[in-house]
Amino acid sequence: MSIENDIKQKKFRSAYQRLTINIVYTANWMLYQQMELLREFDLTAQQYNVLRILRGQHPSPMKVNAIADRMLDKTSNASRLVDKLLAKELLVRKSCESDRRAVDVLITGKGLELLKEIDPLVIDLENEMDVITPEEAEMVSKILDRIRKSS
Amino acid sequence: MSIENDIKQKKFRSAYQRLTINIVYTANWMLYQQMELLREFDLTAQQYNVLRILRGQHPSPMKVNAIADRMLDKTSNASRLVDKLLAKELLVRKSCESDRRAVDVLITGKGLELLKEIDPLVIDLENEMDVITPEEAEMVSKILDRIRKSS
DNA sequence: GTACATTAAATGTATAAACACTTAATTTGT
DNA sequence: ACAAATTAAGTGTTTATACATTTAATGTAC
Repeated sequence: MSIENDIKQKKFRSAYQRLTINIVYTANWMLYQQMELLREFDLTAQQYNVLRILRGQHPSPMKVNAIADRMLDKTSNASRLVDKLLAKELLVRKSCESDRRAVDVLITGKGLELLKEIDPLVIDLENEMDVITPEEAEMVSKILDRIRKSS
Repeated sequence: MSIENDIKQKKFRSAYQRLTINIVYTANWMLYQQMELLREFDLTAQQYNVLRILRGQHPSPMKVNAIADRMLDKTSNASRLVDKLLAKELLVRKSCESDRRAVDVLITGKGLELLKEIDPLVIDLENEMDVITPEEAEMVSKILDRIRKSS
């Protein structure tokens, strides 16, 4: 379905406006699909994002602000997300010796196992994108990078 | 800046994963810019979206569920957004005669003027995208449409 | 070494989102 | 015409988000 049909807007003032709206709409569409998937694992998209970031560094721990830096949504509160995941025992938190303001956060075995369980489902979801070629995907990624570079 | 640098992730498992993450990240980036712009007008991105939708139909009124249909974020509560905009006198609400369950919502002159004030700023923001050509923008829009069509 | 600024993380608080549920009006089936 | 189903909008409630502020530790200038 074209973006015009999806949001029932007949015309856009420019290709740039159409693309702006299309990117936001498509991101919401993707997040919604992911959310539905994650719901059965009792995780929000943001919590899942934090877990994936921690896995990326495993077995090294990460500081809370390093996690925040890597999050897709920079405005979210990493500290409270860590709290939630700690309560679920998906990560551990221990104060850092070299800098006692900082906290080292490390994904647990339970966290890694949960991600392993979710992985194939997320991969399936991503691969539904095979209506476009990997080359097209790379090309779009590069264009998005250029757009963000602009400012 | 490439998405790898922005979220400090060294590698992705596929072009599809990279694009998925890039779309979500770019949408957040765009929404954040728009939010900053809208803040001085005391509007949230969602409220602005509702106003634009109403302007698109003006001078015809719209039902609340028709507004919800056209919103970029389908999960948001159109009824409460209408409430907020009503309190600011940016729209009016009157019960529909032909179907007394429904409500007709119409943007006011004040609402139209506010949008007119915001327009040039939003256009400027969109046009920062001119690091890509309009043809590239159209091409990416078409690819995004294909991705959503997949499921 | 002390004062001042900076940084890391957590917290307080107001607002908004998510989701189920309610209320009221209209349709539909018989 | 009546009961059941559907639809439109609104509401209640829990959770999450946004933003400012706080607390504590570290860094820096003098």
